[in-house]
Amino acid sequence: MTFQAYNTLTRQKEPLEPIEPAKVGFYVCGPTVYDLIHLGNARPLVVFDVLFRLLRLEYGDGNVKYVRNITDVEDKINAVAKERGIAIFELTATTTERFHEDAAALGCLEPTVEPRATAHIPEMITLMETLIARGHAYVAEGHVLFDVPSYAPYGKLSGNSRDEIVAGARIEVAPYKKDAADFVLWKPSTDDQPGWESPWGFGRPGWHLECSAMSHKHLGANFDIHGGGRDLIFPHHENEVAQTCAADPESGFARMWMHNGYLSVDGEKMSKSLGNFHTVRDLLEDWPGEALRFALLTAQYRQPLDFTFDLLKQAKASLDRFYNALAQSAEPAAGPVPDDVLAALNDDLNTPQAISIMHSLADGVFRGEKGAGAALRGAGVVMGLLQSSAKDWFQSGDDDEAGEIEDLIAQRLAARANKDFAEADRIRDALKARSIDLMDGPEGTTWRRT
RNA sequence: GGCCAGGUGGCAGAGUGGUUAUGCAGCGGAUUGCAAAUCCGCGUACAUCGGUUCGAUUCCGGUCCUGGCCUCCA
Repeated sequence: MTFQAYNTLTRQKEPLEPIEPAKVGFYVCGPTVYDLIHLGNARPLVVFDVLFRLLRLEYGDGNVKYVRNITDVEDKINAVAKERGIAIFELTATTTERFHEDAAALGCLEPTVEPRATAHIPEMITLMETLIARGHAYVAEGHVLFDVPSYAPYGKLSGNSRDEIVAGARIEVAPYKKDAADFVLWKPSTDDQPGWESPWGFGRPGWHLECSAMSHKHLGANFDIHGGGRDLIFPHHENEVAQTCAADPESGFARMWMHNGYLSVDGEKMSKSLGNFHTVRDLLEDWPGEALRFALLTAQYRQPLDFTFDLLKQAKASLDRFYNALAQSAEPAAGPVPDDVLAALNDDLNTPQAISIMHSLADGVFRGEKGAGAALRGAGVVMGLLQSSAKDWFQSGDDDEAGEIEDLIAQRLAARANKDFAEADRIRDALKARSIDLMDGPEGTTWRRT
C-alpha cells in the first residue's frame, strides 16, 4: 500500500516515491524553546507522529528517519531570558525538557534525530560561505544576507513572487539590504547576546538558516518529506528552499511538503501573540494526554480545527467507548493494524476515517466478534492510541483512594445483599459526588473516574 | 493589494456524479432493585447563484461569508 499525500509544492495529491526505494527520511520544524508549547503547537507534533508510525510499519522501524529540530538560538529566547533574569542556556534547557515531557504525554514517539541549532553553527557558517561564493549572499554591516533576486525560483513553494512580497511588505526595509525581499542569514551579536565567532565577526544565525543547515546535515541535499504548520510556508520554508538549493544546484531539497492546518479558537488561530492559547501543560491538569491527542486527530490534518472544551469532551467520550470495548474483550494484546485503517491513513492521513473504522471495531467487540478487540488495539498502535489498559484509563489517579473506594464498594454490596437499597444508593451518590461511578455487572461491581 | 485555505445535520467531522459515513448530544424502547455499559428504533445538512449532465452536495464559473500568510508564529 502506497502512502500518498497532498504536496504543497505541486498542489495535488501524490504518491510517496522515496529517493531510496526502501527508506524514507523526513524533516519537521520543531519548537523554538522559549516557552511552553500550546495545543496548536501540538498539532504537527501529533500529526507527524502518526506519519512516523505509519511509515515505520510500511518501511520498517530502521528505515525511517524522522528529524525534528530544536531551535535554541533565536531572538525571542534572548528576550524571555532577559525578562526572567535567567541565563539563556538555563531557559533553553528547561524548556526543552518540558517540551519532551509534553510530547511524551501526547503519546509521541521520539524522533530519530533531534538536532539542536546551537550544535550546528559550523555547518551554518559553511553554508553561508558557499552562498557568498556562489553570489547568492552578501555581507553588509556585520550581517550576511540572502540575495533574493539572485535566485530565480524564489516563491515557488508559497506561490508568492519576489515582487508581490515586496509590494505587500508591512515592515520597513533595513537600510543595509540590497533588495527589500532579502533576508538575514547571520546577524551581529553584542556581548550580552549569544554569539559565535565567524568570518563576519561575532554573531548569531537567522532562524531560516538553522533549519537548512540541520536538514542538510541529517538528511542531505535531497530528501523525501518536509512537514510543518501552514504558517511556516512563507517565509520560513520558502527561505529554506532558497538557501539549500542556491548553495547546491544538485539539491532539490524536499520532494513532498506536508503542511498541517491551524488549530483555531473562536475562529481565530491559536497563537501566543493573540493570547488565545491553552498550553499543553495546563490542559494536562484536567485532561488525559490521550484525549488531547485524540482531539487533534478528529479532523484531517490539513483542515482547520476549532478548539473547544466540548471537542475534548467528545474526544474523551470516544476513548471511553473504545476502552469499554477493550475492557469487555478482556484486554487483548494488539493484533496487526487492520488493512482498512492502513488504507485510510495511507490516503493523506485520513485520521477521521481511521477513527470511524475503530468505532466499527468497537461495535464488533460489543457484538462478540472474535479478534475485534485485538484489531482495535492494533489500530491504536498506528494512531498512537489505546496503548494503556482500560483499568488504567478509567482508574488512574490516587492509589490510596482506590483502597477506600474498594471498601465502600464492599459496604454497598453488603447493603444490596440485605436489600437495603437506600444505603446502597447513598454510597453510590457519595462516590458520584467525588466523580467516581460504580458499575454493577455480572462479575461484580467496578468503578471508574469520570 | 498579492498569495493560500475553508464554508456539510444541535455539535464534531469524513465522503461521494445517482441508495447521503462515523461519533457526541437528543427522543422512544430493551436491559438494570436504581444506575452505568450495551442493544434496538427515530430526526433536520451539504453557503449562494448560474452552467455542464438523464441526474450535482460532489465537476466548472460567478457571488457572499470566514480564516491565514505577506513581521515572530505549528
